[in-house]
Amino acid sequence: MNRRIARIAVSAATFWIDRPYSYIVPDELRQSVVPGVRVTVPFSRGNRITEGIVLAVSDETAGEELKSVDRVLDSTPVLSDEMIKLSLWMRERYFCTVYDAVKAILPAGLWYKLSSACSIAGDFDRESAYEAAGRSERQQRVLDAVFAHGGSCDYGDVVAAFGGKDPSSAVRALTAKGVIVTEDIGRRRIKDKTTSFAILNISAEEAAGIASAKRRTAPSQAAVLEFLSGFGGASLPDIRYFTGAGAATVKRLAEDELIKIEQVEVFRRPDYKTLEKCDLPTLNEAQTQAFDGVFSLLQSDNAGAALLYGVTGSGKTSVYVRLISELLKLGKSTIMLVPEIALTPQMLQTFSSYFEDEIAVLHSSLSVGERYDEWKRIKTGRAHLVVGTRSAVFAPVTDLGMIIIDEEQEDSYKSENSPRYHAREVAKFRCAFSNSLLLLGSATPNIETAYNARIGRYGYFSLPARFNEMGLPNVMIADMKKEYRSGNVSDLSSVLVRELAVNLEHGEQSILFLNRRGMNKLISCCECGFTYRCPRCSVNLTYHSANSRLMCHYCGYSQKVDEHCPECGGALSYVGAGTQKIVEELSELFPGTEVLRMDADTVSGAGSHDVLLDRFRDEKIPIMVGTQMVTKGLNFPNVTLVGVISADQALYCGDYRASERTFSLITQVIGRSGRGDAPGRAVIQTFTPKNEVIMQAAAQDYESFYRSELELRRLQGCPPFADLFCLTAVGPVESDVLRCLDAAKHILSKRLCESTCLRILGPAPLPVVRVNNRFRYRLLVSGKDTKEIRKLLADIIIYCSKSREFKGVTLFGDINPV
DNA sequence: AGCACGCCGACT
DNA sequence: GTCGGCGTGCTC
Repeated sequence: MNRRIARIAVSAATFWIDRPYSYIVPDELRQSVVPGVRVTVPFSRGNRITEGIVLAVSDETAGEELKSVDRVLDSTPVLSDEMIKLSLWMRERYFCTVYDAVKAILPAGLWYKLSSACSIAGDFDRESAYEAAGRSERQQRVLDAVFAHGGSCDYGDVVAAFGGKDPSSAVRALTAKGVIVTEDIGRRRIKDKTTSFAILNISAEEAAGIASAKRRTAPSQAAVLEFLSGFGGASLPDIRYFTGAGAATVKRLAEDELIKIEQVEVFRRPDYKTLEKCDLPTLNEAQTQAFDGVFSLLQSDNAGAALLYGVTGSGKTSVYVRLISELLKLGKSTIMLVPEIALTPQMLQTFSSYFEDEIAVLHSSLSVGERYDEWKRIKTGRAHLVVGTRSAVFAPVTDLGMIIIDEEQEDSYKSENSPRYHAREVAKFRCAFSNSLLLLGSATPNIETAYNARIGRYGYFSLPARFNEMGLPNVMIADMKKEYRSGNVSDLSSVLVRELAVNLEHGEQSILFLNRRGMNKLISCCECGFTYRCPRCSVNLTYHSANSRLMCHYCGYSQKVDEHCPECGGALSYVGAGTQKIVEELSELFPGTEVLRMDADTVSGAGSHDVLLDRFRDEKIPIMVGTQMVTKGLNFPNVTLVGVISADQALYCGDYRASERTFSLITQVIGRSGRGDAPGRAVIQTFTPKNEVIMQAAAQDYESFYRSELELRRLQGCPPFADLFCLTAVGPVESDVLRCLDAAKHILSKRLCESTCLRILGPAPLPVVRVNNRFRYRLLVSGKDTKEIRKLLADIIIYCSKSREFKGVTLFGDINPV
């Protein structure tokens, strides 16, 4: 007897039991169970209904007993063959389950919410139900909950009524008695949006004829018919808008069978500023050379990857535009990734002026519906250019030709939650699969990328830096240690203050950059130095002006501020860390001068970022103080001075990529200065003026930075010479967490002794050891990324998760963490 | 992780 | 005796 078997990855599986499970495909589902569709299947001893995705189907002659597929959730595959392979690859590389990967790949609008509904069986009334429950308190409580919701409710409501206790055994008992029935339902939050569309049921000529006949008797009907005879069809809102006809008119025409009303799918489109369609940009000599080089790679059988090296303003975008346009002519699609869409609205505008409706935009501030609809436009081949952030790398384009990653060194391309994928790696996989080109653009490439370009593994093209024509900004380094010794305890060096004064006098603008993230205020006691600590995490609480409470960044704990110090009763003061403190210092130094602050506090909603920047430009506000966000892709001709308040901040945090990040950041900041015709100046404040990275960044010397950093990486066994694997253990008992990592280290060192290139560091605490009363430590393993080492790490994660010795400790794996 | 099965104490 | 508590082991 032949039977059809589906291999299915289920969502209920955890990492250590995640494998393709075989299910029988019932005959009536043979047509619909194909690779890439989602299904529901019974799983585990309780046959709990769980979601899964079909990886493959095959026919077998009998065999062991298997369960059957329950229902099919998709009418067409949501994952292509390529994406199925990608999710399997992600499981292996990022230590996640296949279904975790699938969830990262698919837009949230497509996810199903599975739940079971509990209702009282038809042949039971209130009295007989309670009678059947007998004396069991738990069963009575289940009935209480179900009846409280009118005889039928979600299983979740029952759980809620039990206040944390597990009601499953009571529910089962009642189900066995036939008192209640449970039904599994899958619901999608997002529906396909449709609109009513009217088309002529008769020829255009006929319609025009009837229209003129009806002009007297039924002018609205005539108007609609005339309108439709010109266009053939239109949506009802459009008809109403252009003819003024009401719903009754349309209904009447439909009843007379002069027109037909159909439901057609419409797409929720994100709105962004668009410009008129315009001609493609003309390329200068260097751009043409880069374009030709990349394009010849695109046409070769083995496209691979290429680096386009060029500072901001050197015209990388024009090269991208021409390449995309050539690919469109060949019927091929492009995915273009940017670090943060909100910071590059002008790039979207530019692209829309060239490619109009061919563009789909994907980023996190879209609504779930918009995201889902853009995804559908891409999948159905309506859009061939995708512009988006990290997750857009999963866009289901038809016939992929190229993936561009702009500013490829940015950390935002690495996902911070599981699966912790890096968009560059995923892009590399996709390009290799479809033989398309991965184009990486940057002014300060990631060391690995630069290395690959130098050794010829990647194509390498460069655009000359703009300072060939403009002159390098005049960079001054302020020694903050010296300032401190000579009595200046403020955040602003004398050099910076002097230069600011010069700019104010000349009516030119300045930008001050603070290299720090959390921009919130600390509260401390003036007398005893007391600060508020989070009771669950090893961090201080910070004051949030939005809700005027003390908050913890890590676990969300909040409390109100006391009037006096809870320790000694002394006065409490706000330590205005960050931008606000700088603003205060500036207003003391330059009274009456307007200062614009840009940080997490002042930039909250979508768009407020734009508003601030527009104000800065249009109102010519003399000084802007901001965090990371001021560094990205801005262009203000009147800015002739930039200051880096604390260049060291990112440098000494123990991360192997700290230098790289600092170099990139300083380079970008300096690039903000002097983009008009006035030459720029930059002041870099540091406590370590002799630091090589800072000097190299000040000189805008990527070449020598690359050489020294590469040497360091070679010595430390870091990328590109080896990969860093990270095992993070989290748990409520500190000693258990450490014991678990010690065991992991022991296994590793025993199993890895033969491969000499490996080093194990740790266990070491994470920068914040305790979060939500759970301790976090990690082990770093440096070694060449091979199947064997990944297998070994996966085995260790599985071993520690299963072993009751480390109960309560969770182990996570990550590769090249940021 | 869930969830069922199994074995043991408390109460009718 | 049965109900429900918690420990153990498996998931096509």
